[in-house]
Amino acid sequence: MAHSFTEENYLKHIYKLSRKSEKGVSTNALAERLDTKASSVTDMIKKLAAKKLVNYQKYQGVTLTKKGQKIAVDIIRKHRLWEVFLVDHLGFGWDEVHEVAEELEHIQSETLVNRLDKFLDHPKYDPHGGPIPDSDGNFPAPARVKLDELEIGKHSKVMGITEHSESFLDYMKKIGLDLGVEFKLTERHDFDRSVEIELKGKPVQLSHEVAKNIFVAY
Amino acid sequence: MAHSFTEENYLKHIYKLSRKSEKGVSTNALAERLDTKASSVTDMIKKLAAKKLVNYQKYQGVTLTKKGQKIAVDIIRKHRLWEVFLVDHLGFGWDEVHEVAEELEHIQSETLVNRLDKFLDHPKYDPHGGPIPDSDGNFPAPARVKLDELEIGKHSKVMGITEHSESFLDYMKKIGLDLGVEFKLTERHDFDRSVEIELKGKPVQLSHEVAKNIFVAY
DNA sequence: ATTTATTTTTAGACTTATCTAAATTTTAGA
DNA sequence: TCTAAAATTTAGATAAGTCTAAAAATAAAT
Repeated sequence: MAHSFTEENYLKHIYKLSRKSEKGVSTNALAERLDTKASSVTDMIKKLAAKKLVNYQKYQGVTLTKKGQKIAVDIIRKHRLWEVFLVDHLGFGWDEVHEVAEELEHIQSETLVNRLDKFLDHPKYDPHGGPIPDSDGNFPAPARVKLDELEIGKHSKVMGITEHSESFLDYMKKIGLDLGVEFKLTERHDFDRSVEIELKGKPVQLSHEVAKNIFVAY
Repeated sequence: MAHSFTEENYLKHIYKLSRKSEKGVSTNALAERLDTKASSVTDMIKKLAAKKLVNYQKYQGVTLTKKGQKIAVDIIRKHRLWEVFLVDHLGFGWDEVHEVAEELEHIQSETLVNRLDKFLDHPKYDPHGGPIPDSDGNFPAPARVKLDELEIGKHSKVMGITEHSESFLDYMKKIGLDLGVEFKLTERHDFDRSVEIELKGKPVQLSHEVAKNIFVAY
């Protein structure tokens, strides 16, 4: 009934990658994400397929089955609830909780998750703005939009990011784009889709690459 | 620098067993405690010895080195802090937290433990009455005594147990010896060292085997 | 003190998850 | 379409932790 730490990680990342690409997740994409080799991925995928957690046909990539999806969403739920706990109750910064949550998300106890959820007062978003699914696996509708889709002139607020690399978090911190920070979208340049925002009175230039990874209140 | 889940469990149980026996811990005792085979224990002990975490000579049992002891105490600290969290903040019963804490104790983050400790307001005892070491590994002096050592006629209070098996916990629950319950020691029978206590007005017989596993306030 | 029983260790094998290198399939290019 | 490049899979090997069965050492018992 219980799955290994490794299996759970594969399922979680297959889930996240299939959100982005619509198609089956490729072996190489998974290998890169999991920082492992393509051959290892093939092996594990076969194992997961044997357990009916993924759909798999040679050379065609993988998708999650209902069962696999349930597990993946459950892991994400746990990850995000723990992040809320770490930030709201233990005083961690929103940019320093990811690693610890990567460990906590694998703790096996449905009772624990549900009591944690209750203790936290059923939060809908994690400290990065990521939506937290309920115990049935349903995500809350996000009242948010990506910064590159916001209308010119709008006042808004940073609600989350979709890129969690160290370097991106550092960059965000450096330019002062902390979670919850308010700003105004002043300009959009069509030629490179970069945008300009007014942050604490000062103009800041953001490339489209950056803007599309930032969720803002709508 | 980090040690595996399995290594940590071995170290923890070597620590606990050596508290009881004074001598080096035997291979068989460890095997029984860890629910594994003696041959597996020998293998792992060699591995731990190679890492200088235990002192080991063939056929002579194991003891922890300073390094090994530090790790073991750290695990115990984490285990007990998490138990306090589960009981005091998530509403778990003191008899249903052990298993989950067995998982949580292996989460790797010094920052996390110390912030948890602070959040819990630096508790000295866990919900079973077990003393919680501080971050330097020092245990608080327990103001407690085993029930089989208490004087006749004394009023006291259940503060903890040293046996955590399912069956023992069930037995405790059944006879109403919950944590914090008050009672009076009425008699001790020298022939079998059993004791009689007065619990909520009723007399209850306890074998020495049971009495010696119960910590009471002194 | 010598045999018997118990404990502990060794030897060899198995499982999980990984790797490298080679083989195969798919995709893309000319 | 045929070939080259890229992606994927297979084959064989490795490391961690475990097991069974057999050998060796210690402890117990007559």
